[in-house]
Amino acid sequence: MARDDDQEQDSVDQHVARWSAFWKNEPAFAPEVEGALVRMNFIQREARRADAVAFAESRELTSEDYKTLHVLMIQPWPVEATPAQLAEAAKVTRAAMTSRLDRLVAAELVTRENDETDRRRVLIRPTAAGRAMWSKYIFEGMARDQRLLRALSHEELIQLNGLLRKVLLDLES
Amino acid sequence: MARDDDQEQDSVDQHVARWSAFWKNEPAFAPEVEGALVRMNFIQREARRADAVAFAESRELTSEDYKTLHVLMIQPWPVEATPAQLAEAAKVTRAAMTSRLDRLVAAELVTRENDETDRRRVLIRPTAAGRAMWSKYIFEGMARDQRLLRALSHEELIQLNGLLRKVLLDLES
DNA sequence: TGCTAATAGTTAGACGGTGAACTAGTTTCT
DNA sequence: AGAAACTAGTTCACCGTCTAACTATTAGCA
Repeated sequence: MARDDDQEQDSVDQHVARWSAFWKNEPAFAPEVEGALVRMNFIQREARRADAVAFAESRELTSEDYKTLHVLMIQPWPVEATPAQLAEAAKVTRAAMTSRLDRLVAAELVTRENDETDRRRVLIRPTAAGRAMWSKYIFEGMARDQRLLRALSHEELIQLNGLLRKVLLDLES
Repeated sequence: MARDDDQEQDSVDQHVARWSAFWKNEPAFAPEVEGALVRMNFIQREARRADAVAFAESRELTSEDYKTLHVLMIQPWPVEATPAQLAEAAKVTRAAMTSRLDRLVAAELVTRENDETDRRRVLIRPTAAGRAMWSKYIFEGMARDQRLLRALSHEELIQLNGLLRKVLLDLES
């Protein structure tokens, strides 16, 4: 149940301890808040690093290109989308998406067609090669993610999601 | 105690639900793992966004420059450090730290002096203006961080740190 | 209907980051 | 003492992203 059950200290505990000493009688400093954010930052950074390593080894794709392909593939059926939708899903600007798509089109992993019903729009669709590339990496990515959080039991994961969900519900309102 | 106490759904729940449907009989997919990572990503992104907004409004400093100043100020006493130490603390390359320090030196927030005992080294020290700038923003930053996690009680924060600490202890070993 | 405003996508220029090459100074070892 | 190996910091070329400006197309409305 993740109480304070005599856990060892991690690197962030030391960081926070030094910091707490620094602001010893400063009520504005909340060690648990800083600790949680620094730890989440650590985990995210580790996730990005592991992804980058995996794609650097493969040499077929960058992790950005994969991410783009991924948000395209997990769109609601049929699998087609506009650059704007992909930009929003991947949380980058449209300008950035334009250059990502340039690369994917050049690699023949997606196609870029004009939408004849609204000639401002462009429709992006994966090619057969694009689909194959995506499914080649999707499971490896899941495995990496699970390895990252392997220290937690199923129950603990549910508990963690419960806490994080509370934060998101607040931030999204 | 953050059980599944009839919480509302956040945006990630919908995302994960669509995804779970997609891989309905695919044992490799772990919804709780994906959910937790996507949520942490969301929170981190929101933190960066809020920081960027705050510093963009002030116009005195970028959030990168502030971060550099910060890692310098929280060094063990006396407050001086080499570029390499700062790069490590800020988790950027030394090359990146060189250009960050160029800006801070130009703004007269830190000084860059040769270490006469080892003439390869450079020592960075904050100026009075640098110290003032740091303390001007440090409390605002803490307030932003606390606002980000305000949905959690003190107990829940401790619980969250307990879970994240488990993950870090695993990753750091 | 035709002018205005809004929208989709791209392009241009700047910024901050990276890895690799480079300069300068220090340590190690015979 | 001198050569080789190592270390600290910087410079350089390249990348991906961002903002802002621009083109083309569509929608809204007097």
